[in-house]
Amino acid sequence: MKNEHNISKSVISRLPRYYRFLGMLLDEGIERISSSELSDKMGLTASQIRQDFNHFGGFGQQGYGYNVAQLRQNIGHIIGIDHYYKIILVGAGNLGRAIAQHLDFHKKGFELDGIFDSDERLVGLDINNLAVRHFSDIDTFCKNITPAAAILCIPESAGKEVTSKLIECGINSFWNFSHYNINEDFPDAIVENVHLNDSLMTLCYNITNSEAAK
Amino acid sequence: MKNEHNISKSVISRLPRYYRFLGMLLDEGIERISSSELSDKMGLTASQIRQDFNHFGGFGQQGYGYNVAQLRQNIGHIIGIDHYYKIILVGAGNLGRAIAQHLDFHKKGFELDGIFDSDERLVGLDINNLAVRHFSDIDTFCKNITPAAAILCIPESAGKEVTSKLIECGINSFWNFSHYNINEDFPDAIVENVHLNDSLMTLCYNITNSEAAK
DNA sequence: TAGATTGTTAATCGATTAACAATC
DNA sequence: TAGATTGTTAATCGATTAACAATC
Repeated sequence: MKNEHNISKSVISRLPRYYRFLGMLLDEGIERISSSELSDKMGLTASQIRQDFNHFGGFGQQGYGYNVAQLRQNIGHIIGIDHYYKIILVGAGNLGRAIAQHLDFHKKGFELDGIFDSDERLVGLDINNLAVRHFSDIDTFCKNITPAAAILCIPESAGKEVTSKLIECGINSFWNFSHYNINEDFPDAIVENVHLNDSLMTLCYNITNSEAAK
Repeated sequence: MKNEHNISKSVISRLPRYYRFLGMLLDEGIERISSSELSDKMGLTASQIRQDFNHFGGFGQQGYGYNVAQLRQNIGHIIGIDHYYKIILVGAGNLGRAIAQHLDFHKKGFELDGIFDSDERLVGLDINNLAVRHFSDIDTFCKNITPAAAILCIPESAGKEVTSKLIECGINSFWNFSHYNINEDFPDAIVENVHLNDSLMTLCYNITNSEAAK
């Protein structure tokens, strides 16, 4: 397998989807698939699929196609699904709690190890068998555990202070649900943003625009 | 203002961000801004900003720049922020409840009018002053209210049945948190997907890849 | 009027699609 | 060997960036 870097964001963003579809095919007992069959199912072009996979080296065989199980494993390995990176949640409000409860971290390459909040009233609360800790305990916690990543479900106003503290503790990767722009202050941090507000407004645009088109 | 259609997805996805930044500038009491000042703040190029705005017609003035309040209002209007589309939530699990409580729908162009679930035990539960209704009441409800959109916080397996029912009730726009591919079955539906699982796996890829680069 | 900055056209860059030779 | 389908190169398409004339 090639160990290429500089893979474009567009390609990377398709990897989880490939992984998911291949899992479904596997569940259906399908052993092999061609790029054109897969393209039909996923709504992509066969060309794009072959291009995407070849960024990481050849996973297929001419005249045969791709072995579903093998391909899925390869993509999983590229993503790093088997690392189970230690991750903590910072901000145990509505959204934070739901994220902790709703997602199957173990299947997505992570292990949720701690939940923090700065609201005394939430400290001790049990979420998925993890007791909420006060954010002031973060130093002590990180000396023992050293998480790789943090989920930020905090208000934008707390963004800089909290992130700065976490980076100090050795955490460099962030799943960011706030509007705080991490990379502006910390250009080296690895950041995946989820901007729900923007997403909702995009839906609004599309409704407005489709009505205007009538 | 031009009433252009066929605006590219890339441009549309930047509109909420423009709107947000302009709101911040307004709060800071800034009256006018040039494309190059705005590009500095937002991490875009001045060229892109001018191109983006000009898809919708000229909002600026040569030699002056853009009036912040005016520009913000124009973009808000393009998005349709002032429509307050009626929206319902389907699926009152952890994630659904958090979405209902966490977001300020009114500021994003919507009004949350109903919450539905098919789990009897959740019926009657109060979330943000809305009592959860059983999904079997959806017909009756929609005859009175006619929502424009639905938030889907349901398992993928329920996707087709639920969506089909909602479309039957006249709902054509979806904020979709499930992995169910709405447009495959209903190509005309307006869909905004939020795939948290894929987002988390993308973070995983970026961590794995940055480590490999060391 | 001179300076600033837009609106818009042209150039560049990157991603997607098409084509086909290599090969299982 | 013949058929199928990949891996890969070339063509196309679209989005971003640069340049500059228009104009406030």
